[in-house]
Amino acid sequence: MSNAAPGTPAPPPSPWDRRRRPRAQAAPARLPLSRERVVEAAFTVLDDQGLDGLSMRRVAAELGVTVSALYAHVSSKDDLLELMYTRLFDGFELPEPDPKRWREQLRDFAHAGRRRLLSHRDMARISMAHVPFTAELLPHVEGLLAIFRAAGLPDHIAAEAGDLISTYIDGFVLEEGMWQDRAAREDGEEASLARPDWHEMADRMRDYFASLPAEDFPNLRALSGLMVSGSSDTRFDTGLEIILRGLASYLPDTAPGDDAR
Amino acid sequence: MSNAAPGTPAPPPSPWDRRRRPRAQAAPARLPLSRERVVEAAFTVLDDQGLDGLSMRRVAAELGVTVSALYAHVSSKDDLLELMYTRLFDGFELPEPDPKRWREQLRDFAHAGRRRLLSHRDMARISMAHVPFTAELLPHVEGLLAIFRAAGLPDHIAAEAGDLISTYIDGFVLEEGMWQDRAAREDGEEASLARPDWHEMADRMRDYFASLPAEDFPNLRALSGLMVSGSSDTRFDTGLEIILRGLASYLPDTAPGDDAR
DNA sequence: ACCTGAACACCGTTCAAGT
DNA sequence: ACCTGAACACCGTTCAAGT
Repeated sequence: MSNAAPGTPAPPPSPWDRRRRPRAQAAPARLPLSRERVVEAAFTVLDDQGLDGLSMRRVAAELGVTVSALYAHVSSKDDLLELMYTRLFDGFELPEPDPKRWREQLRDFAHAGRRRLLSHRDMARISMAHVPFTAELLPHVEGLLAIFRAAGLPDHIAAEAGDLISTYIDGFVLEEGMWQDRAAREDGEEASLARPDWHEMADRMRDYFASLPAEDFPNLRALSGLMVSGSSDTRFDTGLEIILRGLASYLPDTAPGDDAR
Repeated sequence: MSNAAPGTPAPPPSPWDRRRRPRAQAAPARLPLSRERVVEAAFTVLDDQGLDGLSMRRVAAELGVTVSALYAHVSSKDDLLELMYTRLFDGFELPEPDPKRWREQLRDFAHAGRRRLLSHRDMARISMAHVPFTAELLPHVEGLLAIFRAAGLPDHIAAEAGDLISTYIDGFVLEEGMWQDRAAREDGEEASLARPDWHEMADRMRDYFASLPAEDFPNLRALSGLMVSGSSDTRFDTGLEIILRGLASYLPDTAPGDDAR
């Protein structure tokens, strides 16, 4: 379907497809393959085609090389995906715990995490598929635990909180992506060289809820505006705040004026 | 690999493989295909082989039928997966909202949801891949919203809370499954006809954490016992309670003695 | 009406062979 | 040392043909 004749560029199918780089002249110096270059090419394919379109053969094509050549540098497709996952969080640093600012530090963490996940298409799906205890990611877990414990949370809460927040971030971004995909799919390939158009979709969704029978879905109808409109940034913050308040409730001093937001 | 000669049954590879029913005599009355029977067979294959092993061809084989025959009853593999997803929650009812018992009602909801997800292998992965606004699932969303609003939560919180809890449930069960898979994979196919052995894995995990350098991972080491041991039931409840307390913090009356648990 | 057989356009992975 | 070519054992989906 996307296998048009060479030299027939298709319109960009996704917001990640920032000007499809020309296939042929992509490898100018014929520099040798490497783990790093394979991962790089995989990200390019991911952004172009999405996770379902990410195949070893396409990565090889992106590099102007045979499929089997890849297996000298990555041991399997799963290995490649794990490489991408850990590379996504390269240089992701957690701050020294500051007990007075633990909420703010967690908000920063969540925002930075979401930003990274949003930086490549379907990245949340890849992230969800990996338990975060690979060696490279352990410092992040450690950093989160440090913040929780410095804040004064009981150990059994601290032990659970990292997973809770990380799952929230992954899950939220995953859903964001699903909405975009669904919008893109419904538009067909027709006139939609416009990116998924993040606003028109919210309207369609609201219309959908509004069309439901009032006697069966009174609450869904009443909240349709809130559930779908509002920037997803503020929706993300709302959910995050619920979690942070829940954590705060386990603090010895239930600081009264500390109402957040 | 699992294509042994007919009549050479392999040892059960998963806890779901409760006594692999014999292939040949499976279709006694030669009753005609139907949407329902296709979904049924798909669940069998899922439990045997996991989501990665769930192919249209295997579903067809399970039914003693050609692949192409399936397409008269389901329009695609995605269609089949969505059918499985909605069927999983068949008969899932939400109670009439009782403002005094909203926490308990949500705990029941979460437990019932987790139980359903655990009833078939990799079901959380399938659930995660579906945004819960398919027509069949809308009553659940409505029922959740009803509970939140009856409890007195502000609308913008109620609108977010359903997603938050559902994502938590999916994410938690997803991770449970990943630990089991990892344990099963590390055991190789060797002597492990014993099911993943949910306890030995916790030990291995704790050993892993304990082996980390103490100066770099003091908190991870200190909490290793809590992060991995303890039944996953109580870990599930802990995370859930954090969310419920967060929600409760938005109630007008911050009921003082209402400390839950 | 319901299913089969064969084909098409893909997959991930392996491995002997080339340079 | 690094890559190619060909093969193997799979995929999802379509469609003419059989009964």
